[in-house]
Amino acid sequence: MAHSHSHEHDLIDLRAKLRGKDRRITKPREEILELLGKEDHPVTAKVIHEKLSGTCDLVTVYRSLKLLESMSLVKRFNFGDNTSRFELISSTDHGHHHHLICKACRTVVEIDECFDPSMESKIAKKHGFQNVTHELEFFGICSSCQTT
Amino acid sequence: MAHSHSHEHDLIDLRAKLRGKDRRITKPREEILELLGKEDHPVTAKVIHEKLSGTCDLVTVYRSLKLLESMSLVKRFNFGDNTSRFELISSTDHGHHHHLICKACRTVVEIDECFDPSMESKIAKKHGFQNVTHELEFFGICSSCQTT
DNA sequence: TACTTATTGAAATAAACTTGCAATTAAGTG
DNA sequence: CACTTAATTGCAAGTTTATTTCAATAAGTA
Repeated sequence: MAHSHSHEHDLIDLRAKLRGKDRRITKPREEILELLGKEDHPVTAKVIHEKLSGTCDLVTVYRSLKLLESMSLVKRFNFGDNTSRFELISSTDHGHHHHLICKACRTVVEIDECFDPSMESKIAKKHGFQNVTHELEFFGICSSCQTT
Repeated sequence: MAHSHSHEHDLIDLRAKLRGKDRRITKPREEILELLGKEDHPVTAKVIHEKLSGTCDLVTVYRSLKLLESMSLVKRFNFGDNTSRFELISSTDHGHHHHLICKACRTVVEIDECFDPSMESKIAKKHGFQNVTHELEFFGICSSCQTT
């Protein structure tokens, strides 16, 4: 959901969020944000590192992603294979959307639909929880992988 | 959601599913199923191994869980910490239910509610996918961890 | 420019999980 | 029941993902 026009904005966002916080704007952080801006689906730290092809260490990718996540610039997803994937948080959906993943070829489709938000508040109230959010992913077999 | 009365049934199920498949009913498999029958929430392979206290190797726990999962006797969950958790699939909900996890203390609450199933078929149709399922987990701060 | 300290790279470590292989054992057969 | 065969286990070693430590580097500031 992140598209080519938002790069500038993300970097401005980065600068704004880092300012006056004993944090620094560094090349790796900018490059990772820029790269994520060009991706259509969540990518792993490893893939980011490969695409950055040697401009920085994999450790720095992990550290930067953690920082960007804590600053709400990037969102972490979990597709059930015990590997985190990261996506730029777009201004339109504030990072809240879901995915449909092919169990065979791991193709990913972005999904806009979500269920009635009242369900979340109902659950929060029922169990005395605060700040309730949810993670929702769909899994299935895509048209190319269907045998019949 | 798995309770004490279902043990017998699960073992019968195990025997039935293994029969005539070049597979064997072994002590570790039975013990893991029995243990999961007593748990109220998904547990990690490591915890299962600890609770079995030396009756079998951790490797065997991983292998057994994979087998039990493939036989639809056990379901794998993902709470976002890059570690699989396993739960016995109960006959009542066929393993389909969700969890509410405290982001602070990792307490888990089982959730029965789910959204309108038509959403799933709608998504399947829209993107040409088959056998679409979903994974949904809620995260928040439980009453004991709320600061205010 | 020089100073302060956040950040990086490199190597080591940790945690979850998998694989290879010899030893074991479940289950069918005589 | 003993015998045979192949699935399963245990152990050691190997992968993969992610974190930690610490000296070297570089960002922001005076």
